[in-house]
Amino acid sequence: MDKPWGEVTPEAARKLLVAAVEAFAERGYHATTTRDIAGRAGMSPAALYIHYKTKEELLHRISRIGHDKALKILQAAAEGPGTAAERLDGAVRSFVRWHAERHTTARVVQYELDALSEEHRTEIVELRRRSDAAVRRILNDGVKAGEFDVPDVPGTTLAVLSLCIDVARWFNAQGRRTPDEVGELYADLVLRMVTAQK
Amino acid sequence: MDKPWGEVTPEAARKLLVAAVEAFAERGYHATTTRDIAGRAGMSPAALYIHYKTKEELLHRISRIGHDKALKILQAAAEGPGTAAERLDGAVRSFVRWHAERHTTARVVQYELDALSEEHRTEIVELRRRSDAAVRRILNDGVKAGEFDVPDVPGTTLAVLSLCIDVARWFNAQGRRTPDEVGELYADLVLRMVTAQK
DNA sequence: GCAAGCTCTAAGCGCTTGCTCACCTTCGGG
DNA sequence: CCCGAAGGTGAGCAAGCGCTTAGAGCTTGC
Repeated sequence: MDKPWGEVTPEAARKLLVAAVEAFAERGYHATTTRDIAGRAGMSPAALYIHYKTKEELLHRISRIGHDKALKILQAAAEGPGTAAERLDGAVRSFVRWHAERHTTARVVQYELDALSEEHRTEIVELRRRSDAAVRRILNDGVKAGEFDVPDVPGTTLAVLSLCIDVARWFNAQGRRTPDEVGELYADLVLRMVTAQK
Repeated sequence: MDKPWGEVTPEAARKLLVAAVEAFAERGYHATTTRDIAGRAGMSPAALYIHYKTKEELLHRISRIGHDKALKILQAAAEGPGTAAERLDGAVRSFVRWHAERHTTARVVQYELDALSEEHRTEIVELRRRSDAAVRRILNDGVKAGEFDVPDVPGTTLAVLSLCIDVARWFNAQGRRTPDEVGELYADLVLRMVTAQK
């Protein structure tokens, strides 16, 4: 199954959250009103506050679930079988595909961090640190095995993640490329970045 | 000279614009109030409306000037002397350096497009199209000259620009790397992406 | 030496915001 | 058949929003 927001119950809370993701992605957190969210979910503005204490809690739930998913994708690739090159290919391919396919969610997850409360942001930043660690581990493995030539592992880790994340900003579902095609292109480009020359 | 916002006069209008850049970068366009902008500039809220018709006009001025600068950087590199590899190195190096050094401005320029009016956004999108064309030209030249191996020129152009632009999101002036160091790292990574293997 | 014009402020208007509250409905268990 | 809990609504509050207006102060041209 793996239905996008299946873990959110009851049904009304899920509908509100899906509506919030759409609204936040389209107009940004601060430009979205609680009336807009409730309206998209077919409910009155007051209904929102039965399931969520504040508008910020809604953003936090979205951000938390999204970052959990992103981290799982990268960790699965990092801990999987195969050479470092194969694992890096898989990591980039699946991470990019997620950012393209679910670009609505990803946009909220990646670009609305600043709207979180201090406490919630700290929690999310820790998840991002672990995503960074997963990619760095693959690069380090590849260098150790002599597969990769990477003079600056932390910097290259940052660049790889940055490249993938920015897909959420520009990807357009009506555009020319499918998520799979972008994933393939990006996996190829990233492998070239880390592979020994000549 | 090349003082950042030297083209904006009179002085009061410049001070308001600089204050707006800071505020928009920190909190986002929609979360920034006209009172906050005026306060940072040491003026009353009403003073803003002597120099700008609306808050959106302020954003448009910022976005326009910033995109002009970004386009100039890329066009200068594309039309400069040297091999395609040298020009691409220069383009990435200077474009990344600008996004790092002026990350406050770049953040507004790159991430607040959606807050512009339909008309203003159309104007800005055209400037971005020309930035894309400048990079694509370098890649095409390199392929024609046999310097580069790039199976998908439009896709790789997109990836290169995307990588550079995302610097504005993560770059931290208090961080470990200087703008020059990031520029050098990124120029190296991008050259690896386009250079023939083996 | 003073009218004209520009810059700026204090006050505030009309509206929207996030959120609350009194009340209504639905429904399973004794 | 009634009861209390849970999920929902319409109306509306206090605060904050973008922006306007009346008028004060300073500079300038003749």
